[in-house]
Amino acid sequence: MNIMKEERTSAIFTALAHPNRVRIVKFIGNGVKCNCEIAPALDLEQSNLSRHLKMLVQEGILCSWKEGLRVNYKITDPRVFTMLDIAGYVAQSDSLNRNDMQKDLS
Amino acid sequence: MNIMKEERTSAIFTALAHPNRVRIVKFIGNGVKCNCEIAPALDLEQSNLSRHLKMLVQEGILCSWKEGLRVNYKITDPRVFTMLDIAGYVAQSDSLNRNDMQKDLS
DNA sequence: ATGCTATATGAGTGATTACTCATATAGTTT
DNA sequence: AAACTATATGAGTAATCACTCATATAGCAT
Repeated sequence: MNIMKEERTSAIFTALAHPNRVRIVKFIGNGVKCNCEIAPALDLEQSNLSRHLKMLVQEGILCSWKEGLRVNYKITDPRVFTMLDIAGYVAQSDSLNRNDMQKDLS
Repeated sequence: MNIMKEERTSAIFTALAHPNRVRIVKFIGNGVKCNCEIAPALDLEQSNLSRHLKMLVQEGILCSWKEGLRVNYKITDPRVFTMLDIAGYVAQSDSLNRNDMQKDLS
């Protein structure tokens, strides 16, 4: 029961656990974008982008609605940007503290 | 070049993209815990937990140090809790309904 | 109706993941 | 030294993922 809460929480992180999905969220920003605007801007193949967007919608990061032929997307909760900011900060300070010499010597 | 930034950012989310790793981070909280304390508390097999912890350390979520036989872990940056809080909130409001689909103002 | 555009999805593939068991390593105690 | 404890890791497996190609669906436009 409480473990289900962590499953839902980790699913949010899973939704953001791909560089292209991070790029998509950043590209949409505070605006509204459709698939056909995102694909060329981020150089993503149509069906691939469609699946990334589906995942982000399913996890509630994005919401979407049809408008003629297009499907528009916007950020559901702007606090995702706070998550992105913190993750970016942690990632940066981590790469500063890391020394790459621990890698392979095989 | 900038895509590498998103790769590092998404790697942070990947580190949190598993319910057991979320549980681990929450269990450590603001304290200090070792493998042998976490394993029974969260009912995780030793080698499995060891790998989860390794991942969290590699991504900079946790830092660790040896103390005798044990390896202690603590949270590197308390802002991960902010990420957990936001993810938990987004997960919850998502599991409720997405009733209000507002039209665009593009 | 036909054709065109935007998006979704089935199927296949190669890569990665989480897990377990067995074993290895490191530090402690006697 | 041997015995014991805590952690790490190699190997194997089943499941999931990201991607692409081809096709399907949906909504325009003519």
